[in-house]
Amino acid sequence: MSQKNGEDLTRERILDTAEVLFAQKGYRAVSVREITSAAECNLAAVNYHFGNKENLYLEVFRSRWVPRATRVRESFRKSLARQGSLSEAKVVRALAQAFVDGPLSDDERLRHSQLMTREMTQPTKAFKHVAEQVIQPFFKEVSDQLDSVLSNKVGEEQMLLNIFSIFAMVLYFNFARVAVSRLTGRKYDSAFRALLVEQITQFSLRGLGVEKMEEQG
Amino acid sequence: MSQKNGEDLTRERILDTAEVLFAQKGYRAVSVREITSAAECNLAAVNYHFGNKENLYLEVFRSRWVPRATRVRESFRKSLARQGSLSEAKVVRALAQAFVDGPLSDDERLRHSQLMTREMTQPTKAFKHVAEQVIQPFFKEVSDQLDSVLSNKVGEEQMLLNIFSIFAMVLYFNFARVAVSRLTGRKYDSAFRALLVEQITQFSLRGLGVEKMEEQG
DNA sequence: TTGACATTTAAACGATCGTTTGATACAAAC
DNA sequence: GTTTGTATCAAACGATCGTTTAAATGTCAA
Repeated sequence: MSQKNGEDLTRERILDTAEVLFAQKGYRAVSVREITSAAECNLAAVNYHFGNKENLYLEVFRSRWVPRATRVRESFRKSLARQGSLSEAKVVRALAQAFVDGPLSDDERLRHSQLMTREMTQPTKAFKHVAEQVIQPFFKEVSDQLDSVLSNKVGEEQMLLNIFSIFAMVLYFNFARVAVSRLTGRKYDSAFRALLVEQITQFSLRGLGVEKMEEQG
Repeated sequence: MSQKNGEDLTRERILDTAEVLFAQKGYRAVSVREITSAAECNLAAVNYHFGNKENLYLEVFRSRWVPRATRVRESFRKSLARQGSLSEAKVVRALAQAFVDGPLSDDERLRHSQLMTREMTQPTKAFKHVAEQVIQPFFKEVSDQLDSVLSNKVGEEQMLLNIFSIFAMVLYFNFARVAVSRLTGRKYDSAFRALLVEQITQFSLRGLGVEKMEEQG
């Protein structure tokens, strides 16, 4: 039997520790021995459960990264659903909040954007999966939401570039924590995260050409 | 003698090829054998000229990355000096242009932002040097330039967050080429780069709260 | 209790890693 | 011509890498 009480503990422990280590150090810098040692299991467990190291990496994206991205996306959706009538400000703030101050813990958020940044700078086999299953649909959703509330309509390409611009900030303020903390002299506590959400929201709203601001949601 | 005709060819070849490979694959994913093989020299040359692999990596930043960052910075400066009277639009466009369409070749630009992104996500010993010698002074310069022309004054922290926001786009549109190309369906040719400069400039100017736009410089 | 199957284990495999060695080639200094 | 010091070379070092093996252990059905 693959699992009796509904969970394969060793397999799950390997996935958890592997994700942390891959996010921190990158694929090549993490050895199978380091993973199995941290996961407190035998060296051969990785090859037994996942075939090889590369498959483990891909499985981390399938069973950890993608579900987490889905949580962020649903946080964004519910944030919008909570509002009665939508506006540019509400959509943008919901977006910034979902990524910078959303459902993820601080560690999760860091891991998440580290893995994503890694795949963006040097895509592996995981990228195609992530792009098609997560990024592209999400961008489409944000694009549609913004398009439905935006006062000054823009073309499809312009809309995409605008979303890129917003997304660039969201990603940057997550993965470049070290640099941001160093240069601002501020820790990444909840107060600073709230400030970053405000920064992304206001900067993006003006960037989108929204004239009148609304009060914070 | 360390060099007779004014240049140590092997040493320079190693630095060039090492930078390309480190940028493409990351530190751990590149072996000393791969470097020396591509640089067409003996395996022991790395240890002879740089002591060890880590020192070679640091020397790449000192003798390749930092000078290139300086070229970008001076491109920004000269672009400003070329203008008679400065304005928000001119400063922001000069900034975007220097990084996205500036003095670097396409390959150089990619390498440059790949190495930088790598150091930002997982800083090595090179980061301290880069932060103090390059990033911090440059941010200070941009901050001062913007402050001197900005119509609506803001506090120091707000200014820093704004520069982060602009810089996030600049960095993103460079390192996330693959994703951007894939989702927009456009190649990174000079026409698209010009469009990106325009996007960063306009989005940032509105983001900074500059009301009146000026025509392109 | 027995047989079948899933999982874990210790040990080893060959390959590759960064680094070191000692010999050799070559130039300028004496 | 001899010495001195730089640079390159093939070869090897021990360590670590991902992966495989075969035996041992655990678990449930028959």
